Amino acid sequence: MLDIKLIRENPDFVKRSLEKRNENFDIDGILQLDASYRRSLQQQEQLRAQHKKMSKQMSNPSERSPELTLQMRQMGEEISALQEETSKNKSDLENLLLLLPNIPHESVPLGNDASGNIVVRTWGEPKTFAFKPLPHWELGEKLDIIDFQRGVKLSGSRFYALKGWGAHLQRALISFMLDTHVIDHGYQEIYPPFMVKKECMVGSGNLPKFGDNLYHDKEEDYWFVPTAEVPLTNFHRDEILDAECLPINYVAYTTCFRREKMAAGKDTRGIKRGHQFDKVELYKLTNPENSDKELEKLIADAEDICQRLELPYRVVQLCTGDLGFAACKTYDIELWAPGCNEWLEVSSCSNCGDFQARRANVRYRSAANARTQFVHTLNGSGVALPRVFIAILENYQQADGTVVLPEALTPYMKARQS
RNA sequence: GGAGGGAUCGCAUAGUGGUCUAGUGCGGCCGCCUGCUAAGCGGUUACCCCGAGAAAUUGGGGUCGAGGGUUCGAAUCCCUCUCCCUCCGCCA
Repeated sequence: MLDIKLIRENPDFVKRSLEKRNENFDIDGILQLDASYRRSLQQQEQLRAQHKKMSKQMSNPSERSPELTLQMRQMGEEISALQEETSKNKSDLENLLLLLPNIPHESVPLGNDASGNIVVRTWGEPKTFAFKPLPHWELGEKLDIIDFQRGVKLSGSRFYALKGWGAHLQRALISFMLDTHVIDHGYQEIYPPFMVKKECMVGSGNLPKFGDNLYHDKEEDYWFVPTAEVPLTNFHRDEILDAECLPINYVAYTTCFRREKMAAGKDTRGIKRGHQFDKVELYKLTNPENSDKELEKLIADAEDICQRLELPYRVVQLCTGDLGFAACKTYDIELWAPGCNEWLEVSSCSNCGDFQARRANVRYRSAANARTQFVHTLNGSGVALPRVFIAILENYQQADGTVVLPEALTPYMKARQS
């Protein structure tokens, strides 16, 4: 959420900034609503102050009279009418503010859509093959490690099952990534709930705008997490953190659930885009001064996973038109997949500034007597399982159809013979 | 799922319709004192919103788990919900 004071004081800056996203928003409407909210609030508070004084007077029995009582009752009615108006204005305003995306960081390149993204670096050389490399769906079936048919039998399209060492490889990757981030990168491991309350989805920015892409248990009003970013954003909701504990670095493995309504018909082949997938997520809470620096560390930690797995990749900086709703700056990591012949997004690392912290009300105090401030939050995949799985199969495939695993995984594949 | 108990300013507790501008203790912070990481003394100690101010600051309003209600007036009475604890039932 954007700071209403920023909109109030610098409406032109906000308008210009949001236009960079290639979308239009009614900032003037927000300003009008804000003005009437404050007007009704002030009226209400003035009346309330008067009412309070008279009430104090009345605490003395000798001051009481039927006339005064009557007058105060009328006043009370006026106050509650004003109160109703005020809270309606407030919630209308809030509802509009919740629909505004974050302001792009000044360092983000301008662009209307994904075509404006910039490759900032590449690592490794795409492998060359003496044979025609197969796509992972063929490899997966030949090796009998991905079962598409039974996944569909159980749950319908966009579901699959991993079998035998396919399942084992996924488990090994999860352990490998968690260990690397915990032991070598200094993150604290969290195992969060996979279902959360509505407020959490609002806090992270998934609601109210993107409910279409979420699974929801209507009976109990539980929302299934589309990423661990959601519970991690809300982990410290309504808390005031000590400055000394920042930055906080969390890593969480979760399954992620996405309806993929917006991507209907896209990427239907293979395991690239399913309704359920696993992911190891990195998350940081920092003070505002350090968030730019922490974003660079975050992307480096995610890249390290790809490097240890010796998978060639490129880092892409998203342009203003391709930024996610909550992000002010984002880098993606894309792995090269020689079988399906495309770059696969395995990580998206974003600085969200105070956008989510304001929604989730996560603050910190910089010094003992200082005012509270919102923290900055950052998130990044470290990394998404199905796509790194694809990249491993396709990059490490041999002429005979077998796959030789990267060395980094050897300690994690103890049941390899099975 | 059933029955009971509870939720107060970091922690612990007081408060059962107006004197609560929420008291007290502990902890924290600041200062003083003291020949030692003790004791003592004084002060301070929540958060949000609106207004004034360049700012330090300052005027007002709100918040006693959340939301509603009764009342001139609610931490206190009533209703609903959430969470925690105890017991019973069921269950990985």
